[in-house]
Amino acid sequence: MSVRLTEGAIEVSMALFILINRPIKIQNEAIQNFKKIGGDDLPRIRLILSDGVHSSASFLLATQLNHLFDENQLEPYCVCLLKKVIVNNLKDGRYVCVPYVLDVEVLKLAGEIGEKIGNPVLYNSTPSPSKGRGRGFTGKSPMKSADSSPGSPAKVIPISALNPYQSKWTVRARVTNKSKIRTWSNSKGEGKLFSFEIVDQSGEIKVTAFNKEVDKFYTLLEQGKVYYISKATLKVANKQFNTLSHEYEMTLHANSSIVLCNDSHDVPDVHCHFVPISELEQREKDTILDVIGVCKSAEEVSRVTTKSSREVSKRALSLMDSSGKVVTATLWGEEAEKFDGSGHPVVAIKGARLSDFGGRSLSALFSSTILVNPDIPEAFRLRAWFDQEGHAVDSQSLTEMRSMGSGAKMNWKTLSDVKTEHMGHGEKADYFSCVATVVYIRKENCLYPACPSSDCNKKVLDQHNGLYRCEKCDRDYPNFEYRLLLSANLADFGDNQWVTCFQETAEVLLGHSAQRLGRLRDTDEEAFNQVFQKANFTTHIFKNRVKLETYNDETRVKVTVLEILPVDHKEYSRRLMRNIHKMSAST
DNA sequence: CCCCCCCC
Repeated sequence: MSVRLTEGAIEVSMALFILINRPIKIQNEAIQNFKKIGGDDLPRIRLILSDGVHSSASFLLATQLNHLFDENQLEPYCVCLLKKVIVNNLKDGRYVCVPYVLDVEVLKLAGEIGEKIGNPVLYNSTPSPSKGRGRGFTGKSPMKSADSSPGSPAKVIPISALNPYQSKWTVRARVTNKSKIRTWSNSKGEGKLFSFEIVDQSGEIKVTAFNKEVDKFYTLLEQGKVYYISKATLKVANKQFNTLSHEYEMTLHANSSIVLCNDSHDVPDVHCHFVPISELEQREKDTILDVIGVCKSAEEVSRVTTKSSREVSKRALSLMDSSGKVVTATLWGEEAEKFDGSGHPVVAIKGARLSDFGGRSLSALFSSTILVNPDIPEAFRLRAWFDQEGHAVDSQSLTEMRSMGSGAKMNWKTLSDVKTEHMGHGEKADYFSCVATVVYIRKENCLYPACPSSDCNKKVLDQHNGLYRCEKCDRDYPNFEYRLLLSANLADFGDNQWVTCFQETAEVLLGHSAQRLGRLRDTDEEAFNQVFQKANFTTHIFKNRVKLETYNDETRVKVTVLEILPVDHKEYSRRLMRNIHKMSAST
């Protein structure tokens, strides 16, 4: 054995290798994958080479060198100098990195060496980002790997190491997020399925079971328990629907094995990659991500009707993390109904969808996991932060509920459009924006004494004993707060419309707080009147909600002002000109 | 082999 091979050289050219097995001739359909290189239908010769340290069965011989094979020069244990090797990523349903031998010289014939050199192990390069799903070399190893001996159980590997190119493996993992059984029916057929996720120390992966496997495994698998899972199919994860970090996903088949593991203390419950709330603005819309925050506030649960006329419960939460940023996250269905936001719980949402509604907001999906006060370090840290300082932080929300910011999302209408288009006559309210001038504001009854408890706003009754009664709260209070409920008449160039402004919009319109106006009315009538005079004939952008309302058997359109914004005069002029053109065209 | 993911 006088030859010294080029050890560790599998990824370079001009290197010495030993052929350690008979070359394999690839014919017929298998060639299809390699056509790109040669552009012909000649057989391809696959070489099983070793550099003394590693072996690989994925070298292909350029077809112009096929004669070396035909002439029996490439016999086991011949030593080859690879003079020129190129590496192509070939698409054969997956990406595989295949060194293609363009020039080779047989330095020592098989008979001169006669045995393997060194003790090479199968070369298995890690994927590189530039090569997509490339996994380095593939093919049957001449070396027996530890997991391939017949009869012995396949060894437990980490979930992160799962890939489609190995068949014998077992993972030991905890079941999370087990779905209900769903059925489908489409042009390709029908069936049923359920899916779940499994997690171990290394990572997580989605698993799906169809039809017979549903019957076999659905009741066996319990959420939270740990199982040995083996003999399932791995395929590239569809990131459009798969929220997990794993590159692949698993499908159970007839031979799949799932066995309960009782000793499971070392297997984690969950695997999250939390994105700080402050980073959500930089993330792309529709990304599915994990988020954790303290629930600063939560809406009451409400029922909404979807576009497909299904009714569903919804509840929006305001989540804040230690960046001081807040985002609105919406829960649906059962999750919305059972959520309890009292005591500012820490809420983690695994697999929430990032939406651009109101800037940035989040929505839970069917596949999301909602964790309330989870037993994870991130949650403990947030709890401590919120209790010590976070509760007092002047937080900033990424979800702007009040303003669309730009004109792009405005549903611009003139006041006559609102009537001619019968806006608000449908099942649901309509929303529109207009530029209009205030031509009248009713002073009478614009202020009322309201319940001082937060978010009640109901009118209180003066008990004339220093107490004010709120029927809604069923309580007497020693004080009240003034609130505004303003009727105003708006006009644009073609029409006019009565609208209602509640507290916030009325304060904007009048330029004073309800409290101050209440005091003014009680103490300085002249100043109070001036406020209304000043507001009259001012022009603004009004964002409105319009809906039919029945009051005393009379049905009429009610327009509620949701927001008042200053007029961009350039934009206003443009719109005015457009409307004038429209008017003159229609007459 | 599914892939529904909702509302303003």
